[in-house]
Amino acid sequence: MTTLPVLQDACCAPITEEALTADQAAVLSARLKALAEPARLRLISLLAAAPDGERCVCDLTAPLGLSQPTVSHHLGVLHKAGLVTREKRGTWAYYAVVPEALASLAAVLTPAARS
Amino acid sequence: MTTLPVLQDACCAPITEEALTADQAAVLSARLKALAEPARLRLISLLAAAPDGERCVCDLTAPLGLSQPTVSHHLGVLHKAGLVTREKRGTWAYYAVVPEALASLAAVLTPAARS
DNA sequence: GCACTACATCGATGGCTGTCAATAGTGACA
DNA sequence: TGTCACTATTGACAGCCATCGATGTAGTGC
Repeated sequence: MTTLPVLQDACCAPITEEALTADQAAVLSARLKALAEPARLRLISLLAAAPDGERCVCDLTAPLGLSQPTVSHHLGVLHKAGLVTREKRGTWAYYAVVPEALASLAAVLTPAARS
Repeated sequence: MTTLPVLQDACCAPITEEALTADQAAVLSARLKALAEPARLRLISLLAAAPDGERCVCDLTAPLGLSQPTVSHHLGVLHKAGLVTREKRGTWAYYAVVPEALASLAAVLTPAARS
């Protein structure tokens, strides 16, 4: 299983610029789906709010009130979408957000500057 | 059935600012889910790319290759999420994007300005 | 080696959702 | 009034997915 089924860089011009092709829509949709879950949104915000910008899985299960397998699953989805990075240090796995990935998504959603 | 189950304005600070509550995450998730579908992304871009910024349902089924009920369903989802407006003129229903809604989503995703 | 901890994976399950055919509602027009 | 065109709703079905318990894997320390 590869770790980057979804490309990191922008897939297309801002969504309001010109009509999306089916392929572009599929790529964008895959990234947004990775984000469009309450648990994953909270995970992202928890990671970003951490002092060092990273956290291990064991620190994330309690605030979410979800089981460890479920949290691990959500982090895997975010990782495959390129929204977070994973670094194993000893027994722990530390996750951190990829700000550029979020910025890229935001850029696609930003409407073209109109009066 | 109300037309605005999802509020129009921003639900929270940028996602990377501070940890989301469960409620905030649910609201944000609902809006992102409305967007995270290839068909709906293409609908949004088709609407935005229209000369007048609006289009009737009959003009949208062909480019998407979906049946009329399905397109109507997707437009309904976007409408309930506050991402598009609907205006019935005679027999036709004209849909248009709400730029502010997209901008609000983009703002939440935009990482806090960091060096 | 053995026990313990942290994390990932597997299998199952219940709920959600995208899709269509069929149907209903509504405005236009003769 | 009757007919036609456009749109929304309903019902049904298939596929996806969030969740959990159980299990596997790997690192740590005794």
